[in-house]
Amino acid sequence: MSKSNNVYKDAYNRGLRLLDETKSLPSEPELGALLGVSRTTIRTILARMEETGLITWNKRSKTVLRVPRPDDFFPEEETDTLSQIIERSFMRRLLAGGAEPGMQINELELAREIGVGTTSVREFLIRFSRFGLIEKRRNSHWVLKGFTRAFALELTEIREMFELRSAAAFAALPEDSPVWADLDLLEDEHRLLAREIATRFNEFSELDERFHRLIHRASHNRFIVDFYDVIAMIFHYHYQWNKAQERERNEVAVAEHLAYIAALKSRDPGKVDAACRKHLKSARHTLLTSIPEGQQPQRA
Amino acid sequence: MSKSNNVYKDAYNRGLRLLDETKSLPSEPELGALLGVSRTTIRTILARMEETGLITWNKRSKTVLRVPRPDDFFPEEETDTLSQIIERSFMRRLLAGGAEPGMQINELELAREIGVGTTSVREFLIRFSRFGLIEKRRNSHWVLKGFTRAFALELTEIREMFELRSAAAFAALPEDSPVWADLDLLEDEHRLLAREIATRFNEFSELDERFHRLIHRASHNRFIVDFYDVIAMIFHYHYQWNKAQERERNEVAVAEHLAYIAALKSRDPGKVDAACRKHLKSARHTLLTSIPEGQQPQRA
DNA sequence: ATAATGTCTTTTATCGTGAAAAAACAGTTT
DNA sequence: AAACTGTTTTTTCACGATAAAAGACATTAT
Repeated sequence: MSKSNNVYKDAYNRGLRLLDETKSLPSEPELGALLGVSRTTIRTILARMEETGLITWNKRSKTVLRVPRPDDFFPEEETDTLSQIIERSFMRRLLAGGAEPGMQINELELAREIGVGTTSVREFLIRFSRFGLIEKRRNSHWVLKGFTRAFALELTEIREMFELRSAAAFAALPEDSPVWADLDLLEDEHRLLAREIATRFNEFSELDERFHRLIHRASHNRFIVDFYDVIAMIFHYHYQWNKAQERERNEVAVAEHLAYIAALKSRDPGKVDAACRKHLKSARHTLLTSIPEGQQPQRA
Repeated sequence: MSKSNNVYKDAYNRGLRLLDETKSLPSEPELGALLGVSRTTIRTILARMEETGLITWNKRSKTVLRVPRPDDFFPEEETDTLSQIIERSFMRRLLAGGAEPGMQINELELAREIGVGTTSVREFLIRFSRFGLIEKRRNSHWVLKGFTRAFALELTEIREMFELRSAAAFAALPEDSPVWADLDLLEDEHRLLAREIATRFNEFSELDERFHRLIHRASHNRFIVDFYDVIAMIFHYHYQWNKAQERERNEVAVAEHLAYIAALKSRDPGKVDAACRKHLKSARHTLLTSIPEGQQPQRA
């Protein structure tokens, strides 16, 4: 099987959406830049679009013949990266319960179960290890440290340290920095979401991530920025499995964000610190209450 | 070639040193625990020891016949892990100059140059990426961010944040914690080294690492503990290439450590903070002055 | 002359394979 | 029966091979 063509399929799907808007497509390099793939992939896409009668293609002219139908798209699941597939599979096992701290992780078994090669699983585990949930025994298996209360506490400790520092750096940014415009846009989105929170509460987590990443970026420190990946990963998966009081939680968080944004705009260090602390405190509380108690890490 | 037997060779060499001390070797499981390898490897080792006339081996009896000679040992370079080999090779290129920020890293070329498979190089790069010196372009090459002044500043910023916190946590540890005994031992080693600094100054970096790791461990936070890997890596390689005023630097650092240790033992938060800050300041200064100026990161 | 397209080359992503090493199981010895 | 040794099975580590995707070079169109 060697390598799936998910890059092509995903780009193709995204390319279909362009057909709604124009009567003719731009040049190959331009399309490549637009979809974030190489010309090689673009040409494969164009070839198929021609084949399925979506466009005519002759050198520079790429005329749209018809609007894409739902069945023109490749199925969603065929557009996923292998590492996304492995990650999802792995996280499901991890969060589905029965994953006790101290448990061994078997590369071969994982690979067989997911139906992929061991190399991909190995690479995934190496990449994943920086999240601090697993650990490698030299020349031997991986050990699951587990999504425990201790993990959550250690994670939030760093998060709070980093975010307080980033928020302070943010507030100290000069007036003419482009981040203030970004912040204004995010503020608008927050207000909109707040108004329609009853129906759109599940859109919060995406907004949450963008907001916090913007703040962390103000630190101008790659270690701080990168650390947000850990937080994002945890939030992403954990809240997929813990929907309790999601609406209420998010409603509170949106309000806290708005207060936080106001504090940042005031550029008053004291206010920023207070608003940031308040939000982080409730975020920690939310995370901690959602962790099943009693899971205690095993002795090594 | 598939897989080198470096685990066996390294364990064999370490096993040879046991022959100096005893007239007969312990049981297979015991040897395995001692050398940190499986029984399978132990049996391979014993088989060779018998073959080369070092011991007689019959079931439980493993009698030492003679003391090992220098040529009984496997050559040092055959005992290295593949990832150690790749790491060394990669760091040499990175520090040897000509490695401009923004430069592309080619897996295939690296693999060919080092004479290993691409898989091993890929895995190394993934593992190495957490140090923040390289970055992956999705579906494409890696980009070297480079060992720049910015890197050093970002690194030290986090280091200072983490170490101040760890030092405070350390000082707050109860009297009966075993760390105080560890600290006493380290203090003795520091005093010894201080006395013979003129000749043994190059032994400092190993002691330095042990000292700081002990402190970081007091944080009880895996992210803080793990971050010391980044620092250790940088120090390890960077100082191999920058020996300027090594003796003076280390002499100063030993003195600062002793003051730092005294502060910890006083358990006075103010003193700890001051001593820690002083040492971190000079550590940062040392690192910064050793970075060649003018290396500016490229635009993305 | 610039920027596109057409073609060819190189690199990355992934798998299957096989040896090294670990782990599990079975049989012995004290 | 506890702990060892002998044997077999499983897993990890590393490679070469191959399709997907990127990138480089040559050619053509505006």
